[in-house]
Amino acid sequence: RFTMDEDYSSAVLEVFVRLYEKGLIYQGNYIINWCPRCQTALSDEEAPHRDLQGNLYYLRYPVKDERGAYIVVATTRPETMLGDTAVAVNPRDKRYKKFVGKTLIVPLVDREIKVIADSMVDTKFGTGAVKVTPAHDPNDYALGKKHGLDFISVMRPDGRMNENAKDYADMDRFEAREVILEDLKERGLLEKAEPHALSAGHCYRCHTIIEPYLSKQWFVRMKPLAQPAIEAVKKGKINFYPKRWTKVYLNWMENIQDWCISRQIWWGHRLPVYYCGDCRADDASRGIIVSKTKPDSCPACGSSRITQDEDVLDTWFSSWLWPFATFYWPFGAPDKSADSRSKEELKYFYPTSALVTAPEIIFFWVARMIMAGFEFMGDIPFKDVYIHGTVRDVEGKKMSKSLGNVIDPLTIIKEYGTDALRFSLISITAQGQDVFLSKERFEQGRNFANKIWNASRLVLLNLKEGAVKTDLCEFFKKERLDIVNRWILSRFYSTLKEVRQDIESYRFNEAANALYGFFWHEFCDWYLELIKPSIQEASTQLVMYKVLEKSLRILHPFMPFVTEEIWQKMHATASIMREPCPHVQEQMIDKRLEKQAQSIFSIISQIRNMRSSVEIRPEQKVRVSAFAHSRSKLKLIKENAALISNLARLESLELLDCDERPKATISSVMEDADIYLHFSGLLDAEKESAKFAQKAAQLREYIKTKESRLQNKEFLKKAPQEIVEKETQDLAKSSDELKRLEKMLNELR
RNA sequence: GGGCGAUUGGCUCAGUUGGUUAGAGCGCCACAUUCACAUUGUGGAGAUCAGAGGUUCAAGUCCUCUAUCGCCCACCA
Repeated sequence: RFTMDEDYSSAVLEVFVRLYEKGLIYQGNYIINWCPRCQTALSDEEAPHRDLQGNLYYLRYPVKDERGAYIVVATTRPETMLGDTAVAVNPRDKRYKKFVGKTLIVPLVDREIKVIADSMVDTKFGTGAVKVTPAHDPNDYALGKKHGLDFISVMRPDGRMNENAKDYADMDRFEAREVILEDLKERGLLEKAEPHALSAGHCYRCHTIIEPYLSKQWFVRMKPLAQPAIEAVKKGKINFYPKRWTKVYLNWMENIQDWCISRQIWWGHRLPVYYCGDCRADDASRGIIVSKTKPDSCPACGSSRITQDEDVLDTWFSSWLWPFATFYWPFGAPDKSADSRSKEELKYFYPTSALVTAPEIIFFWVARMIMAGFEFMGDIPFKDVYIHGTVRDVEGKKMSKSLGNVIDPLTIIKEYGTDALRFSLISITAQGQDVFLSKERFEQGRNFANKIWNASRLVLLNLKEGAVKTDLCEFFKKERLDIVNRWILSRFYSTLKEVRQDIESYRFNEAANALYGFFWHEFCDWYLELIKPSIQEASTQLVMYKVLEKSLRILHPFMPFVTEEIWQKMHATASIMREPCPHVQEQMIDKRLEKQAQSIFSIISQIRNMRSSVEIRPEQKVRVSAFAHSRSKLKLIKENAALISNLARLESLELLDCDERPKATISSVMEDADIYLHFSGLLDAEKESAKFAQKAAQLREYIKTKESRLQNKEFLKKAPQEIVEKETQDLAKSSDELKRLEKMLNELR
């Protein structure tokens, strides 16, 4: 949808008229943010403050008819002095008591102004006397209204001085500032200039310094609209993720200012406001007609000299209707035959579940959609608001096209691939944290895509015709699978469960990383390597295929292209997009079995470690002896001897029946097994001892903490039972392991 | 002026309600290239979780203060 579509535009005008008739839209002369470059009014949100290093200038305003007497005022914008219509002091400020009510002369324009007293004046700032320019400053405007001062504008819309600035007319505002300072200095009226840090609004589009400018604009009265929107968030009908943005939202809403919605630009929805040429000739407040269509004549005087307001609406004045105006609210679909469908769709999609956006959009759009939602639909527009991080460059600056510090996504796509871009971005965006992006981050995504591709190739190349027709759950129920296949299924469904939970709780990076870890380090590194010798077996065929296929389906939202491509190769038909996300099969998750498999993998790793430490070449096969300290471990090793032999490249695996160190071996002590690797070289007893000594030291340290914890009566009393049990078991296991380590050390001596 | 975030191995960062010996990617060291993948594999080194205090049986995780960096808001004349 496009907000300039005819029906959408109609909704925008309808909203304007409704709010006007309700008294929530009004026209008025106020100080607004004016961009002299774009020559348009801006809302407060479109004029963000940036820090500036300026000067505070101290100017002398002579007292009329009192030779040599003057008041010093401080200002950062001396050029506005030409429009001064008062000087204000605090009524309690003793220094200035005698001046209140006196007349001063504004230098350079020789205007006579009064010294007024107002408690708004801060006695501590500057000199305690402030020049008042009601047409060029919001505070001064309020003072001007309160004290009935004149409003003298000294600038034209283009930021040049106007005829009220007399000698300075036609100068640019900043040029005028310099000349004015020179002239004041010449006359001895510039007392001093001090460096002064300040901040000023800047145009969001062109970064020009905003001029607070007195101008007739249209406004939305926000306070009444804000009320229900505040309530909804406070009551938890709408939730921000991460939660901390709630405070940002509420703070803004509770201090909300009226919204300037008219813009003097040429693109946008024109205001549905018409003026009668005749009424207005006598009275500017008459002859205003707010109507969706152009009236034939003025209802007040009957004149047909009607013209439409030239201004257009703030772009967000159309955007804030998005959640419902996209569904042909309130008039129904242009094609009336589709009208009932459009009504159903509005009902179905409003409110929607989640809005995902950037932090700076909270004020522009999120808050306003919520307000419009309540005002026009009587309900929230969405339940969750997920605020993602901002992408910053290495210096911490927000990446933006206008700053030119962007990494162009198209370049990344060319160099690393689309999936790489997508996956890497997801995986580094921890909940709502800003990301400092550099190109290297995309290598991980690219490598992962490559890994998925190659693993799929391996599976598909080895897949036999008709091997995968069976239903996995049925098969799992009937057949007795080996530990490796049961392990990968358990791990797959554990991962799936985790990924689903992560997505539901808006932890996308956790989901991506869980998938990455599973697919690469479990499916590829262990599972595919383990099954290679038995890849032709029917059960393995089915499991490896199903796990791959289901993995691709979960991976698809993260890496749509590579998964689709592989899917096509697998099925040659429908798109992977049509596939639902797999469901968790709890019956296949077996944590005990996962642990057992893990312990086999550690035996393999330990043997590899020993091989590496005595520099046995990879292709050379070795003899290994093992002693298991528990019956279950013995059984486990026995049953999986082939797997161990294969991945650790063993010539033989001998199971010992006493725990004595065989000759010419190096050893490794594990939780409940000792592993010995036979080798023909010289045993470097010192190196071997050092290894054990270090491990023993660590273990002693560990045991000490466990012991002291278990001796602590408070711990035993207050900690949950399961924690105490766990600690007890850990201590027993570690003590046993330490004993064996020490025995091993003794044997080496 | 107010609010928020960050501070964890050489670098970039995870770490959900406090509870196994704090993880990952990159980088580094050693070894490996017919056998899906060198955009790879195997093994390894590397962290007093910014500092101080506190709560708790138990703190990277909760509280207070401090330091450094960053962001947002503000009618800062």
